[in-house]
Amino acid sequence: MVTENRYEPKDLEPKWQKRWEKENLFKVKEDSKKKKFYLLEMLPYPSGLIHMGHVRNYVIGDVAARYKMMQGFNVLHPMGWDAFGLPAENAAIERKIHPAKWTGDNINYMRAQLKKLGISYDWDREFATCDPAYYRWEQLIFVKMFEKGQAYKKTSLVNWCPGCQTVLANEQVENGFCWRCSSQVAQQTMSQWFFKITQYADELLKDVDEKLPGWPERVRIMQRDWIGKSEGASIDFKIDGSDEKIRIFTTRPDTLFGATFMSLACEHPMVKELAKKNGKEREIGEFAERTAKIDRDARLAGNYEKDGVFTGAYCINPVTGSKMPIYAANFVLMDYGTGAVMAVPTHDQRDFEFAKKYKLPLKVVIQPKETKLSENTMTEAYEGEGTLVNSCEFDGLLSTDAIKKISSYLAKKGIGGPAVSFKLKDWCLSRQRYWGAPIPIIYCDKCGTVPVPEKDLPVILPHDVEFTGKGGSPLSKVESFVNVKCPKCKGAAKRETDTMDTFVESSWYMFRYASPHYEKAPVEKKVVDYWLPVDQYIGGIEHAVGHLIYCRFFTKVMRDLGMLSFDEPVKNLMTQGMVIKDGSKMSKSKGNIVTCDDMVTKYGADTVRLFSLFAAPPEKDLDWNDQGIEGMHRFLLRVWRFVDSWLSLAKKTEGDAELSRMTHKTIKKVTEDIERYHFNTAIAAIMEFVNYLYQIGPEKTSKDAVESLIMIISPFAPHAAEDLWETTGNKTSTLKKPWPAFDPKMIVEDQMTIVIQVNGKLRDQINVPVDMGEDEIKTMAQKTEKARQHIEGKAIRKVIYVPKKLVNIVV
RNA sequence: GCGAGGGUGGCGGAACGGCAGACGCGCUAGCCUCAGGAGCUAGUGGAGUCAAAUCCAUAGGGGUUCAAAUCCCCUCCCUCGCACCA
Repeated sequence: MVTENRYEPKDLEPKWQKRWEKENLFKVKEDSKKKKFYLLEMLPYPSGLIHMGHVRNYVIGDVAARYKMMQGFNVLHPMGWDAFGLPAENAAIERKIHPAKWTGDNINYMRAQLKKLGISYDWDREFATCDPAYYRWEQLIFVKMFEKGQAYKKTSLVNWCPGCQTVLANEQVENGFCWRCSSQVAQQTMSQWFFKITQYADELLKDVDEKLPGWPERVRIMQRDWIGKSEGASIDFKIDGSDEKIRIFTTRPDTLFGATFMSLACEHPMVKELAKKNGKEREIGEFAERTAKIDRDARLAGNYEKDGVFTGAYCINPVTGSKMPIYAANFVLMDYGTGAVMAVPTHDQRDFEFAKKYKLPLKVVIQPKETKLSENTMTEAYEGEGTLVNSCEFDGLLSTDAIKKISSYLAKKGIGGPAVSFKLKDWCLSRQRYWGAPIPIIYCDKCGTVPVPEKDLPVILPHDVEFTGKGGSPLSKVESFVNVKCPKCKGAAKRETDTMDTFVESSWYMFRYASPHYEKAPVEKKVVDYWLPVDQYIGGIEHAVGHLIYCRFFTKVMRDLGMLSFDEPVKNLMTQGMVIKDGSKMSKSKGNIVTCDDMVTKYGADTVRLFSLFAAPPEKDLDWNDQGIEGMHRFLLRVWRFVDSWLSLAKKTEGDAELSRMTHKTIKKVTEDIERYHFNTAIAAIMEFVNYLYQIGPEKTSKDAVESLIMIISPFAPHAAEDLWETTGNKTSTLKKPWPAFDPKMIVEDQMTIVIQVNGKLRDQINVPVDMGEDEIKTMAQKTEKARQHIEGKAIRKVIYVPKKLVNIVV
């Protein structure tokens, strides 16, 4: 085979990228006549580097996008930049580059990289979230939320990251450490801005079950757990010798008669009060301090004991009237329920351990079916269901029924009632950092907290700021920014100097892509109604509870503001696996990064694209290995050479039936595999087809086979495909041609291979005409020599025939 | 601890009740070549054999079935998420 036309990705890839751009191939408009498909990959943070993890994400999306285009869909495939965030500010501190410059440079570099990969983005829709033209709308949404009470400021315990010198949302704390800098996060009482995501807790939970069938079960479970709804009751306990009450939450009101003491979180406001009253301030203060310091690791390992201090006070069990000592306990969390727990040591293991340690009374109120519990002999709490005892009028009830009966009894008596509790907390969105969207709020001594009026938006982030990374928000030192007139009374006032969490920007960007240049509102209703929701969203699993809950929340907020008319932003979600090298995730600190730039320079974009898809199915982690990519390059060369030699021969050769059968079989397999995102096996099928073509040789290959090959490889290796497509005499892009259809009739064979088993073991196979009857096949099967060897001298008990597949002879 | 997902050749992975190991990497031999980290051909789970036949093999054990990597039960191991959630 003489190769004239060499495969030179260095030349042909830029050539096609330019041509696509010139022909506006990826630019889309609303078109009511065409079915739309919105395909989105999670927008990147412009860190300045595109590594194979990014590449994989975007290539998975690009194959799907190109495939959908070829199927005739109107495909929206945008790209932008999640451009606010701490690394930019750190670069400013360390290298004296302004965050805007650092971010802008990175964006330019990364955009060039993505273009070199040939991803089918509509670049006209690109935006960076740090652009005032973007965040002005975010500020507007904030103002609207403020007006509805959905954005509010409160003083509470928040997560403080000493490394980043800012507060963090719960979703940004991983095992007690900062998601970004890994510093240990501390709890501090501070005044911060919150979004009332808990207002939507029920809907967010309900819709996980009802409206997200296209999401991976794993993500749905994580969201369900994160929202963490528990149903039960709240109950008021009067404090002995006082009019004050402590409200508790429990999922087990059926055990109320067994409550013998009460446990409070150290931070519970009543703890301080009671301590003061009973002269225990020092003792309890020390205990609280100790508890706050408990090393997160010890907590995780579970190797520290239940601990507590008696406050000196008692409360009254509202149904038994008995006095219950009130403890401050290390295992009660302030941010769940009410921070107060009624302790039922017989039916809760934690309470049991605590009661044993402090010699507190036990009282059995639930008897299980099988055994009989006794306070004196129990070695652990019984937490299961059973029949109520020692519970007055409720005796004899099943615990499941008693939960309802006691709850309504409490409600009737006005001392509690049914209640639900969520693990989900309101989203703390204020950050004491510079590089973020300013919170559009003004503080006036006279008028209080005043939102910036819509006509004054955006509140532009000032450019000239000093960066130290310490001592509060850099904005607070910019007097020209801080000092303003109150929009209401025109008196002297001060701006809020905190900025918004970067996750706010990414909570609604997918809507802005529909009309990125619209100047009257965050979204243009008509357009957003056409494109949204996102049909296919692709990104990393690490966003399962952060970003993916926030954007669902924003969808509901914006819907209720009349901006959107759907409930969920994303129909189908695919979470792709990480790219692993040398046993760990690619990261700068580990020094195991393979950059897109290096690989594209060395092998060309098509090779990189193919390999990142071939090495593993999209959801699984991908082990990067340098030899694998060589193999991919060889495969592309093989395709190239084959088409080339076919062209230099008699290129009009008609193929035989076997060739068209193979062609259509391959189209079928590749189509089905792309549909289910099994790109690795789709590529394998193309390889098999190419191997087959080499076997029969180019002289026996038909134009139809060659063109089909080029078409089915085009979503994966678009540059090479376009070039080959052109050299085979086609004028328009592969993208303008419909995806090849397979003809089921062409795939039907006139012979079929029947496997012969004896007792389930493979012994032989026969080729028979497809129309041969069952009985005939069975008879034939028993006659083959190998089958006879294994049947001989034994009685045949049964012969099983699986149509078109096998015969199993049971002896 | 709870929840989810996994465990298949030297490696990445196919098959997901019906021929285990598709496809690729790596490796071996041969061809071609001045040469090759190029290309081509053949081979490549283990035992066995000149070659076969045959037997064994999908973490381990048991079960269902004519037939199990696939379904069920138990055990072990790995990964991820949550973690004193009352």
